[in-house]
Amino acid sequence: MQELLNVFKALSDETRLRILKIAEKGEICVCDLVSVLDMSQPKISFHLNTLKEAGLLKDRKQGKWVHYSINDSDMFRRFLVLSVLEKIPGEAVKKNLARLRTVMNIKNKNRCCEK
Amino acid sequence: MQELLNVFKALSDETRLRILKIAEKGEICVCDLVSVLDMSQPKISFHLNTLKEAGLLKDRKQGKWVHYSINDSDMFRRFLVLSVLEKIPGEAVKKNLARLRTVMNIKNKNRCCEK
DNA sequence: GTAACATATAAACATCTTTTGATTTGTTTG
DNA sequence: CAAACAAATCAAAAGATGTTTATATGTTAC
Repeated sequence: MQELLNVFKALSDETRLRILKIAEKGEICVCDLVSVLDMSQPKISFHLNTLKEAGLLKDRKQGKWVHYSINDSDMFRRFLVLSVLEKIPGEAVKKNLARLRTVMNIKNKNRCCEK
Repeated sequence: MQELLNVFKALSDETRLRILKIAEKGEICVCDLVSVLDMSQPKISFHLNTLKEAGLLKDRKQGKWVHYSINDSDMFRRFLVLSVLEKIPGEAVKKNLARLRTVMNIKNKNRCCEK
């Protein structure tokens, strides 16, 4: 039962829904998330860990960086996340997604997790 | 976004999942829930209100009693609840469901919400 | 009307979760 | 190896949620 509760707890936070919405667009590293969401790094790390513990995100370490992405190994979670993200009003995450596009386009300077 | 968050917050509590599991079997009044879950009445009322506010339960007043049941007017919530209840390990709610059967069978004495 | 009952609400308290600021760990680069 | 950086962790503070005890509200039965 606790495992199921952890999934819902993970989904009951606005910041975490934003993270999922961003991760839906593709794998993202912590430093980019900090920049896209404009929140402190420990705060982002805390929420990423919560999502990971709930089995909703998975991580991939590469050098200094850690990349997070939607964990699609479990059908129930995958489906939940899909239907949840569908339900988030576009207006609510508009700015985050715009910022994501901007950050992704800066391939040269200012860009973290890019060799 | 808040409305969506409230649905997940409502689903992130063990007592509330138990209540939903019981309500799946049919409409139930507060006094019976208190007896089935063996918890204080204000505690049950608190959780019922949380579920109602999240749009997962609806209530029906009848005389002294208030009967709660799954609110199936919204597809997203209905589907969520269905798949969630499916996921709860039977072992976890076995005793509650047994107690529910007992309580439902006592139609004569000790039974509240029965004229 | 008053007594008995079912439920809701409120205030005080306990517990859990999130945020912050400081620090640590681990990796890369020169 | 030292400096620079990314991310995680930690302890303390702040905030939110759940629980308890006592009380209020509304209904029924006498």
